[in-house]
Amino acid sequence: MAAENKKQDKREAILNAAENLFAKHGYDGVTLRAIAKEAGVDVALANYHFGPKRDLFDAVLLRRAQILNSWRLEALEATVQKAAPNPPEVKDIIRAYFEPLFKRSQVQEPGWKSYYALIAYVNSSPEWGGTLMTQFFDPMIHRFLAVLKTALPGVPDKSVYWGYHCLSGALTLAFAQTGRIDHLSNDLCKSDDLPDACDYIVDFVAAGFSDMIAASEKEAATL
Amino acid sequence: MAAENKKQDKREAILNAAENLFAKHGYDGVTLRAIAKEAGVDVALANYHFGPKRDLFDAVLLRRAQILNSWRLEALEATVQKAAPNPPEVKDIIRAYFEPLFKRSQVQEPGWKSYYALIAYVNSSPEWGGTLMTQFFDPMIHRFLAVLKTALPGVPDKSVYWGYHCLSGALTLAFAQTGRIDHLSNDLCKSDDLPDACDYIVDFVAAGFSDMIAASEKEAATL
DNA sequence: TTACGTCTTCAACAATTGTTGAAATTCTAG
DNA sequence: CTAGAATTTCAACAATTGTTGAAGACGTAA
Repeated sequence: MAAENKKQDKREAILNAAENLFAKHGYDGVTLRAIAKEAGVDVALANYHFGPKRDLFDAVLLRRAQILNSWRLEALEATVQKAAPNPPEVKDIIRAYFEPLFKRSQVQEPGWKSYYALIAYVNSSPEWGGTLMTQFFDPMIHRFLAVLKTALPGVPDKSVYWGYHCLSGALTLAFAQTGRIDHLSNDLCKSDDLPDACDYIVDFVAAGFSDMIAASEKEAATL
Repeated sequence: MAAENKKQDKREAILNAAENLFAKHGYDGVTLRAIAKEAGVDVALANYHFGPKRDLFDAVLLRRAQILNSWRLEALEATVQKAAPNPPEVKDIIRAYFEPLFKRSQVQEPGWKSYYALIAYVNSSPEWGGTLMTQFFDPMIHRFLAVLKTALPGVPDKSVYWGYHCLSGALTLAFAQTGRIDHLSNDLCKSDDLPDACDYIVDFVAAGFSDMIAASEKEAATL
């Protein structure tokens, strides 16, 4: 099995180096030579394995996307089944969305952390946020939103979508791990302590959604 | 006064072009030649007015930062005074933080929209998020957090800071205007309708903070 | 070993990058 | 109007960019 690894050694090394550097400096901030140097290979090898630079970028994104989607769908369906035939609690749905990202042992590896930062870069980029995220994550997210709606009867769709926008923004900024919250809070909060961030974000976001139920009941009462 | 404008015409044109392009493609995705072309001037002129590329980037950020800070501090102090001697309501504080960004007539100009997208880029960049945001916006934000804490008695600081992180993430993603929410919601929500986004985000975020009070009272009761 | 297909490196390309010094133009004060 | 300063353009630089074709090294099966 060491031989099996050896065979695709350099290919993986290129993906790892690209993942790390793209996450830190963005697509245009990274040269193929920088990637090759970090991976310990020649410049031309990246092109041999992945074609042009842009295709390497896509390959990096794709590598972990499916894994992530399956983890989260798994957690979501488990939550649905546990509560059946009733809809799950809002907070349990939110938890199923967040915890697979942060609470598995694997995701503490630097590779996953880089990948998360890369997702943050892509999701908040006007150039790619609208298209690439859709391409890789939409089916999972639509399932999530569908379940969420069952837990939010009477809440207008528009509120749910903007709520998801808030959720996604909070998650994206956590992914970015910029160190800004560290500064602001005098190191009370650490932006690279993702499991800790997860707990607080889940509570905050769940409250935002739960409040919609109260608001829509109030709305209905006034009619 | 037209002459007064004429004098700094090209300088401003360079700032506008740089703002627009940096917001769309990031720092490394933009060349000085692209900026010069969009501004209708020679490449060398950018260097003459602003020095190296990096300094031009800072100049773009700085131009509107002070204006923004003063608008928001003004709204915040008005909210504080109105409620005095009691602390303001959580939702009113959140409103004071968001509405100056979206509800003034000026900020519907494309220039401001580009600036917001640029802030989104900076804030979610691991390279600059930790330092540049601190440099330009920290005093205003610390004042905001101080007022927020008066409205959240008994809530642990850590919850407040992570709550601010969620708020900032939601705001940042709205700033980015990636069009993603449009896709997800079948155009029910439009990511470039910032005033609309503002209303929903304010409600969502205010609920997240308000829930902390209930949670901390519950916590206290069990001790 | 031999031969062959895959993987990797080497060397070089045309294009583009940020920056600069000198020339040309415009503005302004006397 | 004129001299001098500020602004703007022109032309060119060395360095770096993504990409490519040929040459070399490697693994594998006969």
